[in-house]
Amino acid sequence: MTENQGAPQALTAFFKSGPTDEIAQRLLGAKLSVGPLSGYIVETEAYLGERDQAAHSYGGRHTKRSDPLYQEAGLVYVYQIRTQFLLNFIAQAKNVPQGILIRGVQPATGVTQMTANRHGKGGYDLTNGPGKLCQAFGIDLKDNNVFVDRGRVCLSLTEHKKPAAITAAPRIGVPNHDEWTLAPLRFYVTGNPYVSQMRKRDMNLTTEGWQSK
DNA sequence: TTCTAGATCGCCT
DNA sequence: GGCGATCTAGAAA
Repeated sequence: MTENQGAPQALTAFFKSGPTDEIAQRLLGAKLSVGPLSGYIVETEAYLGERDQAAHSYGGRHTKRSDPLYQEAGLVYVYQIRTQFLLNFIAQAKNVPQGILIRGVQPATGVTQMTANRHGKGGYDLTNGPGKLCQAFGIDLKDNNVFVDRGRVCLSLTEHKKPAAITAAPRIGVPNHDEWTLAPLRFYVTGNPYVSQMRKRDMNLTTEGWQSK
C-alpha cells in the first residue's frame, strides 16, 4: 500500500499532457467504468484553479473539502451538492488545483443496473447530468480521494469513440462571475443525446455525434 | 417544449 | 447562519 501511489502512469501522464481545457476535450469519448457499469464520456467542464472564480480553489482556497484538487493528476474527486454527487478528475501537478467535471455519459454496459439505481428513470434521462450519472453509476463519497483505476472508478483511453464534432459552450451553474460565467470551458460531443440540457431538435439520433469510423 | 420554483444537506465563514 | 459545479415536477403556450 505504500508503493504504487497515484494513478497508473499512462493516466497520470494524460492528465498532465496539456492545458486542462484541452484535456477536457480529449476526454470526450473515453470509457468510464465502475465495476460492471460503463459508459462513454460525452460532456465535460474544465475548472482552472486559482484564477477561476467558479472553481472551489479560486483565490487559492485550500480547505478540507477541496483538498483533492491540490493532489496529483488522476485523482477522483467526488463532491456533494445538496442531495447529489458530482464526479471530477484532477488534472495537472500537485498543488495546481485544476480539475475536470464529468457532466454527461453515454451508457455502454450495465444499463439495467443503472436504470435500477435511478429508480426506473430510463432513456436519455439516465445519465445526462452530473448528479444523474453519479446516481446511475452508484458513485458517492466513498469514491472520493481515490486514484482512477486504483478504486472502483476506472478510465480507459484506448477503448474510446471519436466525436465527429466538439462544441464549446459556457459552463452551467456559474452565475454572476462575469468573464468566467461566459468562458467556453464546457465541451460536449455535438448532437449526442446524453449531453445535459440537450434539446431534442439538436440531437443527432443517427450518429449520436460519433465518427462513423 | 420551455420556464419557474422548491427540495434539502454538508461545508464554509 | 448561509450558500452551492443540481434535479424534478408542475404549469403554460
